[in-house]
Amino acid sequence: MTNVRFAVAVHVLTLLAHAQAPCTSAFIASSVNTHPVVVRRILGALQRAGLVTGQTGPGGGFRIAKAASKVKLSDVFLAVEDSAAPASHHPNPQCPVGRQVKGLVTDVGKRAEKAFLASLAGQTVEDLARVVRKKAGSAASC
Amino acid sequence: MTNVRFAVAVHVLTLLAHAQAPCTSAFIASSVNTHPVVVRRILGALQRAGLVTGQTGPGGGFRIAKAASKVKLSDVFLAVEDSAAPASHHPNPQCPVGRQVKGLVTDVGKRAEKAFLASLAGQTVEDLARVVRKKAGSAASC
DNA sequence: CTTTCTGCAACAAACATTGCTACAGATGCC
DNA sequence: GGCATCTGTAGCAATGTTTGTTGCAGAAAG
Repeated sequence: MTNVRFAVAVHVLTLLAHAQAPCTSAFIASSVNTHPVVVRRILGALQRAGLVTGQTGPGGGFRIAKAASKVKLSDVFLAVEDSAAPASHHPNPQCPVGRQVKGLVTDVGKRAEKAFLASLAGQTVEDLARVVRKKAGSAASC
Repeated sequence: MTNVRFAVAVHVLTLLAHAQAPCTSAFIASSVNTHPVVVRRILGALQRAGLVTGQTGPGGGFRIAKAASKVKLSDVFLAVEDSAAPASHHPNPQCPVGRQVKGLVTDVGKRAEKAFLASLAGQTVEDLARVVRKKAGSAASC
């Protein structure tokens, strides 16, 4: 996979699980090492998935929307990524082998994606936050 | 995933498992519905992985290098794709949370990739070829 | 009504992917 | 030998995706 949205999303959620007060996109961006708008884009996706809430105005920012122990990493993945399955191709429709293979490959990809997501579903943001708390102390800052 | 190399690779190997004689890249390309050079690029990767052999000259072309029942779909995936794990990002090195999370996300991704590949490893090219033979007849052509 | 935020559109730069041309080199056949 | 048929690979254009950035509308708090 080439994009880093999942890694950033997990990073941000772990950060928010740590935090007491709402975090601004500028603060988060300095931890993630990117631009605040990039953070807002990813948090927009997490918001649509019901994982975080954003509040405008002074003292506003983002909060995690529910207990970190209820946020599975598969939820995070699906919030920021369309699919983990390999893409299908477009075989010559006149080739009987090609027609069949296309369907089979799609099925194979879906099964593998399911296994991928099941692995992610075995861990929650809280699991990561616990490790971080232990090793990095409880400071939420940078 | 955005690229279709895995789908094409599986398609081609199923085709080769069917075929009696070597197949030229032009023939394969007409089944896959793409350009012969694209086929040769992907078959180059499969060749480096020891899954197919290519022969130059008249009457040449590509053959499957071993029994289709010994070619796991995970072998095919690894031959044409670097990794199935989500990419990592580059957090601010001064942020203790970011430093920790980066490592954790990498581990999580590797575990999920392992599950993904294990799912693919449960099927071989022969499994697909068998279904195709049943449903599409034994004609290798288009 | 000013300041501090998010939300979003619009754009540029960088990169990945695919299709294509062109050609070097291997190989079989006359 | 000379020719036709292949692979192998470099190079290039077109397209699409991802990321970083600017700019601005609108919500909310004091």
